Formats: sequence, structure tokens, C-alpha cells
Amino acid sequence: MSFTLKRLRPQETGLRAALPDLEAAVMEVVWAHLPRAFTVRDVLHHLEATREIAYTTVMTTVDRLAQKGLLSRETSGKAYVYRAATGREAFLDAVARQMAAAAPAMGRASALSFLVELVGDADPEELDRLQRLIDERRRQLGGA
Amino acid sequence: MSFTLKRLRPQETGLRAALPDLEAAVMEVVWAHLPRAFTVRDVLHHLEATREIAYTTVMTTVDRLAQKGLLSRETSGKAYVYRAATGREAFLDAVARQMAAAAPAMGRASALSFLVELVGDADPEELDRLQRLIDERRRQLGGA
DNA sequence: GGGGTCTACGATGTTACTTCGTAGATGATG
DNA sequence: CATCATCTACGAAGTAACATCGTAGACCCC
Repeated sequence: MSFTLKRLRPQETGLRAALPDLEAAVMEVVWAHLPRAFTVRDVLHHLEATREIAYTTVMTTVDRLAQKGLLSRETSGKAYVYRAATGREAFLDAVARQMAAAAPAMGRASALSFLVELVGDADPEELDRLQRLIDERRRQLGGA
Repeated sequence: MSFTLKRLRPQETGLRAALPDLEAAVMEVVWAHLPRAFTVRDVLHHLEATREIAYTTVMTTVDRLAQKGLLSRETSGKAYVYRAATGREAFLDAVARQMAAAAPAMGRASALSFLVELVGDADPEELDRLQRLIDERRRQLGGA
């Protein structure tokens, strides 16, 4: 998956932080209900359960998601058959990594603030891993 | 400063990740050259050194920055006099915090790749601060 | 009161997103 | 084979944020 984050909305939670509303809604449907190949119509059926929306609107959105690399597609008869290009977790992972890559650019002091927040609700396992990273770094510095 | 991040562009470095291009350019000028009160014209002079730009364009942008809370302004005779509402570091700090606040929503596992990178070139002082954060968090968890 | 400077307001253009309609291709069915 | 249903392609229209700038009107100074 070669998804590249263009725009982030930190005020939004989860997926919606990384994707526009409708695209996020489509991906949620796909990840939750369509583990295998699916069509535009499949997505439409699921979305219609909640809201009114036109077939072509879904089609456009699914198409955009394919362009962005979140869905792959292939021809099957006259129609396209789509498939999630990646799992939800893997996607969020990639997003987080890209956010992380942007953070250091804003100075080490700010990065520290970033850490404060992250550590602020880390669980014990994460703390251990972080501890190991710190110890290792200390050894490096000590040996220098 | 009550700045709220609406939009992030992780592909951009530094300030530009958090602010649109022209707004970022204005803030760079302000922080670098205008430590005290300044007018639209002051900003214009600095920007003109690099590029061609109209007075009114700068005015609009400065106005937007004031609306966003990055600049404060007050009337002085017929003109407005502006002032940075916050230092560059403090601003980037706030940005980093908001990014971090969004991160947990997208899977904590991936936060670790960020930590690795960050701790990878932290200096001893930063390590100490980080250590304190971890200890504190441990106490919180232990006491629960 | 004429000049110069400032703000307010709005017009225009771009990019991203949402929404949807229509046209044309094509497969299925009687 | 003609008709119908369904699909894609294309593009129009609307919103929002941003960038760019011009013009109109207020206002100070001499």
C-alpha cells in the first residue's frame, strides 16, 4: 500500500482524522462488512442502512479510494470488483507513521511535548518498551 | 493562545505542516524580524524581499492569522498594530500536542515507531525528562 | 481640500471534497 | 434481435479553505 497522507484533521477521531467523511464511511463499511471482493452496489447497500445516498456518489468515492491506493480493483465482466488494499490496523499504522515523520521537523522541544501526551496514557507494556529504548540510548551516549 | 489545528499537511516540513503556505511565511517573518508590535506594511516589506506580493494580500493573511489567534491586534490611530500572540516554540509545541492527542485514536502500536526514531537521537537531558515522565506514569498505573 | 495610507469588502481562481445526473456501453431476457 | 437493467465515464454544481488582488470609503496631515 503506497498511501500518502495529504491532509490530516487532528480534531476528528480515528479514521476521519486521515480521510474525508464519506471516504472514511466507505472504508469503515468495507473493513467491517466486506472482507472479500465487493462491488459499488455492496457498499451502497450498507451505506443506505444509515443514510440516503446515490449510487453514483458511492461510485465516485470508491473510485477515489482506489486512486488513493486504499482499494484495489479489477474488471469482472462489465463491472469492477474492489477489494481493501490493506487492513484497518495497517492503514492506521501507516497514518501514524506519517504523522510521526512530520513531527520531528518541528523541533525537539515540541517532540517532547508529543511524548508527554503519548506517555500520558501509555500502558505498562509500552512503558517497558520505551524504557528499553531509553536504556539503550543511554548506553550509546555513555560509550561515546 | 487558543489556536486550534484544523488541518495538517504531514508532507510539509515544520511550520508549513500546520499552516497554509502564505500564513506560514508571514509567521516566519514575524518571528524572525518583528519581535515587537508591527503593521501590515512591515510584513509586506519583508515579504517583498523574496517575492512580489500585494499589500492587500498580506493584509488579508495577517487578518486571518489574527482570527486564528496567532496574532493579536489593537487599533493605533487609523491603523492596526499587530503582535505575535505566541513564540514560535510555544506554537510548535501546541501543534505537537494536538497531533499527539489525535494519535491514540489511530492505534498505539504505531506510536512506537515514532518513539524509536525520537529517542534514537535524544540527548541525556531529554532522556532524563522522558524518564521522569515514565516513572510518573508508572506510579499512576501502580496506584490504580 | 488634496494626497497618501489604511481598512473593509468582495471578486476571482485553485484545490479538495460531496453530491448527483446523464450518456453510452454492455450483458441478460423474452 | 429489441428492450431493459446495470455499469462506467464524464462532468456539473455546491461548499470550504486558501491565495490573490482591486476598489471604495474613511481618515490623517499639510
